[in-house]
Amino acid sequence: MDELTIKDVAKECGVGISTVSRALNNHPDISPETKKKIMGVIKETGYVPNNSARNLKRTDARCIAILIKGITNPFFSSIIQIVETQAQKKKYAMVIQHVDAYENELDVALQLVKEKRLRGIIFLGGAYQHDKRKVEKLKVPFVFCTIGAVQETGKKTYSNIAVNDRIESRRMIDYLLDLGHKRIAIITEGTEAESVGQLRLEGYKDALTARGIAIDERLIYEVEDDEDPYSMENGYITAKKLLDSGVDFTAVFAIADFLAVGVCRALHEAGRRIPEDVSVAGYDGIPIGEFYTPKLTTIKQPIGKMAEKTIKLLFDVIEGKSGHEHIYFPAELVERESTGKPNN
Amino acid sequence: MDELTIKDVAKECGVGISTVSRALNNHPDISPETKKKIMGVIKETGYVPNNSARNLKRTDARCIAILIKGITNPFFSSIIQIVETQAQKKKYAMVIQHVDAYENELDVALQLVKEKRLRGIIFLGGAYQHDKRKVEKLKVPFVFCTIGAVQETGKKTYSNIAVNDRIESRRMIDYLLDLGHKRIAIITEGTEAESVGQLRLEGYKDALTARGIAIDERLIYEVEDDEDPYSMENGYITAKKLLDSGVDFTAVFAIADFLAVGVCRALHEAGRRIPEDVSVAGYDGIPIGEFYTPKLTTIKQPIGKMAEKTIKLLFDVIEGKSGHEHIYFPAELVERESTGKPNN
DNA sequence: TTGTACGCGTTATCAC
DNA sequence: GTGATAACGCGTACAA
Repeated sequence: MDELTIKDVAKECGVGISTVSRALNNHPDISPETKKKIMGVIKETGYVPNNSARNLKRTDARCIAILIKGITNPFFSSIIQIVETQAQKKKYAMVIQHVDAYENELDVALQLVKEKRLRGIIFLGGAYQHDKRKVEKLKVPFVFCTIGAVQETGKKTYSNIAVNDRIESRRMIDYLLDLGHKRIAIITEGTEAESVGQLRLEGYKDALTARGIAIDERLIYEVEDDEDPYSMENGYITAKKLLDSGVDFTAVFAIADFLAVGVCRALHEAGRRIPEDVSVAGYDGIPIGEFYTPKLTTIKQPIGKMAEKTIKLLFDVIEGKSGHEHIYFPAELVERESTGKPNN
Repeated sequence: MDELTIKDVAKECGVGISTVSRALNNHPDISPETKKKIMGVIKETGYVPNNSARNLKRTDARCIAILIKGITNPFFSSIIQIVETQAQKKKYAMVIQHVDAYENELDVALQLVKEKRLRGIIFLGGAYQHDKRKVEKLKVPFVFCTIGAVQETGKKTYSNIAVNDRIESRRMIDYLLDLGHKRIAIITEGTEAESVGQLRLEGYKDALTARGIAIDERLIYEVEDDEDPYSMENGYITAKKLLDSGVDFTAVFAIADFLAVGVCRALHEAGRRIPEDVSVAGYDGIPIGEFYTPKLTTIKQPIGKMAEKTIKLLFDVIEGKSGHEHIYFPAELVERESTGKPNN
């Protein structure tokens, strides 16, 4: 009784259900007055079509999805906004689906494709590596945004839009080395083999090795494996450990701006001036870096451009105008107040 | 051809579809070996049940939903995590649904209830005021979290869990007044009539009026109506305007911590020391306040407790153990480094 | 323990 | 332009 259906509306209007359906879906073959009447009754009764039944029968469905794993990433909201705008321009609906930590994002994607007849998917966050069989099962075009390609497979069945973490990380270390720093600590995160933390650590090692500087394991710190590893708190705690260890260093590279903020606070409390005593560099380019004191030197990811490319590429593939691509965007090293020449 | 159904699985296994269905839904009346065989084929073929068809037929569906409007709110992720944990304990599924800026959250809720047979809904963000007819249409229990009740209607058809913005805001101003400040600027946001910005501004006025201090409109600043009004950038820009105006003030109350951060930066660049020259107070109690330099004095909302109460209350109502409630949680005034006695 | 047949609410395909 | 009717894929009485 409480759920009213298209049948009820049809009866109320004294027309057939297909007529109501036509009114709902803007079909051409319907007289304006009939449509008007039906829409009136719908407004009045508050009828809402059952989406499950719709999706079951529908074939077209101009709809894409964004799958988000890990809601804490500071970039996601701006990416979503950009994608949303573009999707609207193309008259596509967009659904945002959150993926629980314990779920596999490809499973969720498979589900959603069946459920909503998706035409394309954008993945935000989540793993680098994926089960090949599941990748093959997913027939819909999909793009990983901010997630680099693991392997350059021959045939491209999906796209990646990302920054080359290893190279950009190395660039930051090169910059610090150029300033004259020799003992650079890194605060990273490295539980998974192919995590960004690992990639950025590799870049760190690359830079040092290229200059013939030996890697000092006492300068490498991993944050506690938390539910949110890239937190200010983790940066703070880890920097404290670094300070307590008594190891000598003139610069700290935190692999995320949030971590860098925590590092700055810990240094401040320890009476170390930034950048006079210690330089601090971050990674990401989020707003806090511009408003923190000192302003944070960082690797700024071109999130806006990446998001725009992501959605453009997705639509191009959907429309057959393009094949899949694996694109690395260059990031920008933004030099601000938190880094300088070493003091000694 | 590419979408395989329960029928295909049944044929593959040489059994009827109902047997497959039983295997999928953990029904008791099925022999272990049959089940095992079926599950094997499902794994092998990668069959995924069509959720639309399921929801169409299902009646039970232990499922709740969180509807999020405005993804930028810094509290949402922690609230979601808490709710998620509790839902899992109760063996409820949880879906997170993003509400576009131009959509009405109640319409989306109505949709979702039909689609997923929801048992309860939690609203995060969005409007205070709602169309009564839509509220009545929504038969499922629902709770607004961090959104205060607008009117104390007689019968309670939904719940609110929130902080009393007006009172807490007044508390902060009282604290600043007690320190000796007389000229307190406020940076707020006030496009909508019932926005939190308005409520917090009311609290500001309450405090001043109670002490017989005249409201000086030159000390009241509203941020530009942006897509994200509570941004550091907005705080920065608005504080600059305040400084440029030449009006005298010894304290600034920003109605969100993000705004306060921007304010601090603007003051720093103008050569004003915090708190020696100007005190800055925020509102919300987000992590940045603890790691910024200076640490931010703020009104800390008990987000964890509020989230826990929200989900507990929702389940209590679902299970008929409780009626709806409108609860205000007390916030905590956290005194940190950014405020002090005025200098003159 | 297992298979058959019906219905969930909608859209697409026909007739009219 | 409109109305009946057959799917869509699944869950579930009911029969076997």
